[in-house]
Amino acid sequence: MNDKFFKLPLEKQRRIINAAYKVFSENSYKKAPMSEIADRSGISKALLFHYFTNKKELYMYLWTNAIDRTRKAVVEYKTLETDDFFEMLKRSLLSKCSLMRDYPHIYAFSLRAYYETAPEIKNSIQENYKDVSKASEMTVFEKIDLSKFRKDIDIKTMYAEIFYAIDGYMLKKYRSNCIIPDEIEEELTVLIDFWKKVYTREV
Amino acid sequence: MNDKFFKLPLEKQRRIINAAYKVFSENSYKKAPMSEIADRSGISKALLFHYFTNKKELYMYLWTNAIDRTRKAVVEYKTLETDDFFEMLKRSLLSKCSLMRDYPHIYAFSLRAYYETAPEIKNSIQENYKDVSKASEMTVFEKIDLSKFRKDIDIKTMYAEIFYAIDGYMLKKYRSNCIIPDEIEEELTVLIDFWKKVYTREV
DNA sequence: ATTTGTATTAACCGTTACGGTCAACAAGGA
DNA sequence: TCCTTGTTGACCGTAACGGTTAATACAAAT
Repeated sequence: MNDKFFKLPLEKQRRIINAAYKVFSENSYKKAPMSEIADRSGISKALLFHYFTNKKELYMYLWTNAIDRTRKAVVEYKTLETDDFFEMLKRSLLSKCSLMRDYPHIYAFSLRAYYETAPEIKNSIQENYKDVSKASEMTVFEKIDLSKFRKDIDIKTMYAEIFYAIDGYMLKKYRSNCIIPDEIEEELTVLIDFWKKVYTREV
Repeated sequence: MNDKFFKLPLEKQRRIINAAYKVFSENSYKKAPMSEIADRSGISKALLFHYFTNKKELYMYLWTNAIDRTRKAVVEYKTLETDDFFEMLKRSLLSKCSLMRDYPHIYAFSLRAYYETAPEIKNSIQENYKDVSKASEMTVFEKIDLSKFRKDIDIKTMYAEIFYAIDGYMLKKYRSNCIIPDEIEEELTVLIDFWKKVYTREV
């Protein structure tokens, strides 16, 4: 990893990172070509290798970068500082979309990275991620005020169902290659409001 | 396409087809190696090329085969012959799982094929699929008895939400590489029952 | 104007992977 | 023994890939 990369204009850094996120989110680690990343970011392959000594290093940088930013965004949007489940969902959505405005493919990349099987990186990946997701899931179930929900539904199932739906929604967006954060924010807000209405206890 | 392929023992045909479904569902068309398909199905690459004259032909065979079987399964399980939405969902689930027992990756393949961008096949793909999905979606909305639903929810949103969730669920299964139809059938049944309880009007 | 340092790349290298072919082999029946 | 049928290892030409290097362009310093 070359320090000069960080001395680049932020815009250029982002162009490179985003190209990499995209290529790595579309291909497995092994089949993601460095040349395509260079092309997409408008620099030569040689220069890319000047900034990152090799493929693995670039990949690992992307990974830690993704975790870092995700964590920061969660804090910034005070995602966990509420006991209302749907409010938490919305804040989480806002934080993700804000991240996506800068790094449209960071979410798809993280998902794919987590399940990556290439031996060279597999081990380095899973540990810290498990920490993050488990920790936040714990916090959710500790903090949430359960009295707001309808009594006759199973919270765990609801929780799972909602996250499946969000993933499915995002999947469709990625597959059809249209990542427009504003649109996503709006459509998912509709869904969250829908869930709130459905799952909240009548008063 | 060589007729001899169809004279093979069905078990062997299936082994080849499934290997192909798997490889094509994990890689883009361009990056899916014929050699890997041969290896996975336990035959030589030369023999694979003996049955299918080239990559494209194999791919297109898989595609039409997938559509055919899906359509047949829908009919076989009388998926559309009910006006109860959740019953329809269940039948659809059962038909998919039965298909998955024979062809575990046919679903993932179809999804990926639909969004495939390789120019050689792109055009041949989308037409007929659109027919299928649009047609069945129409039928759904025509046949379903809407009076069973809660009055205060938006049916279209519910419909979308449910399908997102199913896709998200399947995505997770595929990503974690554990396609066990029995398990899927059970877990999705739980989800469908959950939805039925939530979205059905109290009487 | 010349040197020095730095950002950037075209061209290259060795290796591997790929789609596809072909000559040969194995085995069974006539 | 000869044919037929199923099957493959070895091969071919090409393209792609990760990574390197020598050379360029360019600006700042002398």
